Amino acid sequence: MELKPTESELEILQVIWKKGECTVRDVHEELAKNKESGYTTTLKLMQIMHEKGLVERNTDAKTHLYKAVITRGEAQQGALDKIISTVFKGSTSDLVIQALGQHRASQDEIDAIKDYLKQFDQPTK
Amino acid sequence: MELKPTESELEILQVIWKKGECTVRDVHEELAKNKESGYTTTLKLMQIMHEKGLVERNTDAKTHLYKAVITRGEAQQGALDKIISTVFKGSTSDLVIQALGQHRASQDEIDAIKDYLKQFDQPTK
DNA sequence: AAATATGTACGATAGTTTTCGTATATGCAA
DNA sequence: TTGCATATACGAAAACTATCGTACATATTT
Repeated sequence: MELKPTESELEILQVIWKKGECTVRDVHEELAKNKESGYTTTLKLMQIMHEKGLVERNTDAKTHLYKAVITRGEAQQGALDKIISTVFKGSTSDLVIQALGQHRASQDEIDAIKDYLKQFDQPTK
Repeated sequence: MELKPTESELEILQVIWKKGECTVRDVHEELAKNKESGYTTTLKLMQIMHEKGLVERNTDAKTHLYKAVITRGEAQQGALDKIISTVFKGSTSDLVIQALGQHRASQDEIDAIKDYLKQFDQPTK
């Protein structure tokens, strides 16, 4: 039951997370902005995602409505777990520092992180 | 020319990054500690990695010596770029906070990150 | 020298993912 | 009602990944 989405499935999940409940056409048109592929390809992928339990769908109407079963947070966690173990030698701080170094976080982002870190301050301070 | 390593290729790269220049046997014995698979499987994968340009090799001697073409840092960056764009909506701080929240960084790791962040402090403070 | 160990090369297979063509049903407009 | 647009279902091909068997060359040991 612990299934991680493939690359293409993640692209589809992104659209669903952003828009909420979606038809196949909704998803396909969004994807078509960035890549070339047929409508039935998207349809088939979403059907497979349904078989895998990654999405639910409402088939009351002729045009089915899909929504995500796994949350973005779960997918984020899975993606992090994987790369921390495969390329960051298990070190979370290596990942954080690399992320901050190369991705040029904005000042707002850095402030958000600093705020977050405050909770780890020693109460004795 | 922008090729990202597969899962198995990353396992092999990890060994090479750790040990430096490696023979197929070096890599295979390291992998064998954690997983079961044949020697020729590792050999084949490393040959494919050579075709892809992920590793270089010295074939002067009978036993070839392989070394990584991409650095660990480049692989880390590639992995980060990918998940930041696919599951973190492009937000580095979302990634950092999620990483710190769920992975329970140790106090040392948190201190390392705080030190790192100091460089972003306003000089006017 | 013969047997054994160790190395590369490479084809074949199985599994997974991605892609699409075609069949078929249904709503809608002329 | 006839025809077109749009929908799902599904089989099958293409591409990629991972695994291994086998062939063959070259050292090393007895």
